[in-house]
Amino acid sequence: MIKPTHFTHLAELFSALSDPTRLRIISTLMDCERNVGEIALLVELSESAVSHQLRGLRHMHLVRARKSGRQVFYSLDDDHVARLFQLGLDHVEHG
Amino acid sequence: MIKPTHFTHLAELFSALSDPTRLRIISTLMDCERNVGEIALLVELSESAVSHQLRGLRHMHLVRARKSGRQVFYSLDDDHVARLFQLGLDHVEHG
DNA sequence: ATAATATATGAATACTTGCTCATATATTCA
DNA sequence: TGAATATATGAGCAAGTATTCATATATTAT
Repeated sequence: MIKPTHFTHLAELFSALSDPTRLRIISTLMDCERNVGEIALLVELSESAVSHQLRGLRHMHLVRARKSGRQVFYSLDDDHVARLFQLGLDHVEHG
Repeated sequence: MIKPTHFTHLAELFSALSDPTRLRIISTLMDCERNVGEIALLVELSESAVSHQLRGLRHMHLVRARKSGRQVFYSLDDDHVARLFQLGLDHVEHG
């Protein structure tokens, strides 16, 4: 049986993936880690907006931060993220 | 490469899974189909609220409707749904 | 120290979302 | 036909969200 709190946490997890911007951010991290400025360039959004989103993703343990000098490099936190992304993409592509 | 529209569609898919109520609805359909009234009882919500949510889930092809007399039986549309649910649960449980 | 760079954060705002309530449609039964 | 049942839908509202702008913190270089 599924615990009541699990539904909440599961919803929060999927919420973290429920926005095109965040998905684009995640997709920039599929192969390698990147710093905030790089990500902002790639997704064509302000660094502030990206930083706000990264905060949420970090909080949900979808990405991990590594500080190096004055830059912060982000990477996917575990393989569940990439797998969820890919499984969702399968559904979208040949659904 | 991932098409720009795919990010939108993927976000819509995860949005459909981003609410505890909808996840609870989906979990009632894991093993068998159920009609709206049944689902409403199980998730302890009004039939109207459930019907509204089912509309969205149907629209996203996460559930399928089968009409029988004056009842409408819902079931999961394809196995991606259950797999996404389970993969998400894995992340939540031992993340 | 001061300036410059990289990121983070708080407040404000426009937009979205989930519910309730009232009402509409569809099907069965008398 | 008319009443009862099952579901669907539209409007409206309260709560949540994504962005922008201004500002704060942290690190490096001069």
